[in-house]
Amino acid sequence: MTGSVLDDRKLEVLRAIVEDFVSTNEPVGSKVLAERHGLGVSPATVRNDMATLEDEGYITHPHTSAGRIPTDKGYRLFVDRLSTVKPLSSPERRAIQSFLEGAVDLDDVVHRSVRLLSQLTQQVAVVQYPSLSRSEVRHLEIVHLAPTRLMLVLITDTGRVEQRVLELPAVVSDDDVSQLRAVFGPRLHGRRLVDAPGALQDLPDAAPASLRPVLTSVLSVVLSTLVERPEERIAIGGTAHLTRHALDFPQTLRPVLEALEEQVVLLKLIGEVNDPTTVHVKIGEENSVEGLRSTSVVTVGYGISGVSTVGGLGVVGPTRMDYAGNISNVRAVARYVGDLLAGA
Amino acid sequence: MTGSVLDDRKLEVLRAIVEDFVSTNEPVGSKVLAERHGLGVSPATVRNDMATLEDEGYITHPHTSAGRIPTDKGYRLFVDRLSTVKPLSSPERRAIQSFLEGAVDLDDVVHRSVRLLSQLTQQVAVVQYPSLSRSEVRHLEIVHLAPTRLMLVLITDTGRVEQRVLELPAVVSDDDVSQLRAVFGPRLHGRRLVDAPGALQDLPDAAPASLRPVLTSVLSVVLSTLVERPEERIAIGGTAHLTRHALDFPQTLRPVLEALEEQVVLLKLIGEVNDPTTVHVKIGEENSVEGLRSTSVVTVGYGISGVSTVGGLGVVGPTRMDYAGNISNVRAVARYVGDLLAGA
DNA sequence: CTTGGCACTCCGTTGAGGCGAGTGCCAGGA
DNA sequence: TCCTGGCACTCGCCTCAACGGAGTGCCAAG
Repeated sequence: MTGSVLDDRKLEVLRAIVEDFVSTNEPVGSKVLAERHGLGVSPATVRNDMATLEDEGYITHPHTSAGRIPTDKGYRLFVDRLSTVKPLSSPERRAIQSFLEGAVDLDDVVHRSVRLLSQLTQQVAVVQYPSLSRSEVRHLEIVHLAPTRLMLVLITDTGRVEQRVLELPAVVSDDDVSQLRAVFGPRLHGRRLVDAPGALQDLPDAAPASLRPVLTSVLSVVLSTLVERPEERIAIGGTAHLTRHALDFPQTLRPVLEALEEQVVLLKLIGEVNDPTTVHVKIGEENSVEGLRSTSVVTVGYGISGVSTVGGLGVVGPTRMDYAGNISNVRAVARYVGDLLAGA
Repeated sequence: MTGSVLDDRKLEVLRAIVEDFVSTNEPVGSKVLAERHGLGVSPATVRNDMATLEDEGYITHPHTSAGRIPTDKGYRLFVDRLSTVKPLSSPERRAIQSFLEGAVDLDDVVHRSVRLLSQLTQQVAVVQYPSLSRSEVRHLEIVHLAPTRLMLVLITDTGRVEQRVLELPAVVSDDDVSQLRAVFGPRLHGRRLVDAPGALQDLPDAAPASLRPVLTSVLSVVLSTLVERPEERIAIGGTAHLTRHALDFPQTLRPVLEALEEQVVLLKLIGEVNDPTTVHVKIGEENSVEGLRSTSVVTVGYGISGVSTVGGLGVVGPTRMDYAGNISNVRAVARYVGDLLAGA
């Protein structure tokens, strides 16, 4: 249907409108459009096309005598069919590489990524830590802090380190703790946390009776706080960039900032990503989060060598954003982060 | 000198100006001042006092025919001599307690504190993680990840867990690693990290020759990345509150947001705190950080039962803030956090 | 289907005028 | 010496009207 109404030139007009508006932040009129974009037709013709585009809901105008601006639907069409992949410039590549390679631990990787991404895109950047449950266990250390107190330290192949302190019902000896280590270690090592329940199922039966109470305590902590309710973490940065686009936000950026402060919201944002190879773009009203209805969100999953997704990252900015550029940058950073974690 | 010029009533006028301006955000004139604050004198008298206060630099007016607003110097005097301690309301006390008591680990404590503080004060809240170097070592775990790769996991009494992966020049056995543990453990346990160099000084000599290469590697990592360059971490929240006070900021809140994104800046802010019992207030131009010249910063150190300071926390807001309230809240939260960490 | 022409709409700016809040100063009174 | 009422003055803010300009929609001709 749209195919019949929107011929090639009309699409070209839409593209020109989007590109112009993104770069100038001013409603674009028929005259400059016809002149600057080599469409080879007169302003009047462009006006006719614009009328059609407006009828179809791809563009609108703020007031009668202003130029046109894209609607969310217009941006959507642009992103899906009109924007061409923008290869990264070599300075950008180098920036990514040199920025990330100095990282010393996971926190560092994440924070550097956030910073990098927000600098490259000039937008707010969001990076999820590798999901605990989808990571593989590299080591589970059990530390004997006090007679009745243990600390579990879980280390994953993605570099996450998670600790839990637990109070025991009775005193345990160092020997008991050693045995615990011997029991848990081999069963968890190399397993993904989501698969842990199965691997640990037979534990209470297999262990000596004396160990059973403490083992049960530890087991329940592992299962309840690490497997069932794994702590998802997220880092965010570049919120100052929002003020640069202050004009793009209806009234204030308050709701946007508020939304961005909610871990839950951010996780939702990023969690909707499944496929590590595809970049997802949510435009304006498409966003399920109330406060972000005036923004667009570009996200992608990242994973070890592109096989499995362990986390996600992306940027948040005004709908009037450089989609092509942001998509490229987000994808590139995700790939580097994945590689980095794989090598760690 | 100021004592001679500023008699009690003038101080009272200043206090009234500050309180009125803080609550209404409008320059306050002599008329409403005389009426609403029970000064017992006429507007004309108040005007004379205001003229003096202005000569002395405590207040100013935006334009000729506007009311007066306090200057940084005026706020300073207010904070130092005029504001009365505002005891927390019992709902506030309860809020603090219930908000913090559910915390399960250090990250949780810090994040909850940030959130709590920003909600209580309606300002941007900043909370420093307990400083690594000023915490006591509770445990140093050495994990044998691979033949030539170790992970050090340092656990402090304040709940911080720091890990470092290190690559060894040669293969080590599990036995070697056990020995390492036995060597490091007792020397570090209960010591503050700043005192570590002394405690570890004799290590290379005391250890068996076979262990020496790996021991040196581990030692250098401990000393260089944990003791000399300890990672300071900081959490921040409530930036959305800045938009509420948008009018208070000269042009945009850009520079403020930018400053707040700089870890270094925040650390500087909070690091200037020494005394865990005194709340520090930096007003406007007093701030050494460029971008925060239009804000006031209220900080305090927190520590285990008030003895030693292990970190700091505070709020950042417009100079036009409720100093008394913020000071109370900051102090209260710091005390609770300190207690919480002591009990952990 | 495209194009030039043309009337029309409506936003944003600009400048004048009036209003009002607040001041500074002064002269009189306690 | 300090306080007070009175009064002229300043100056920012609001409103309103006029203007210019950008851009549109429509129409008739090519």
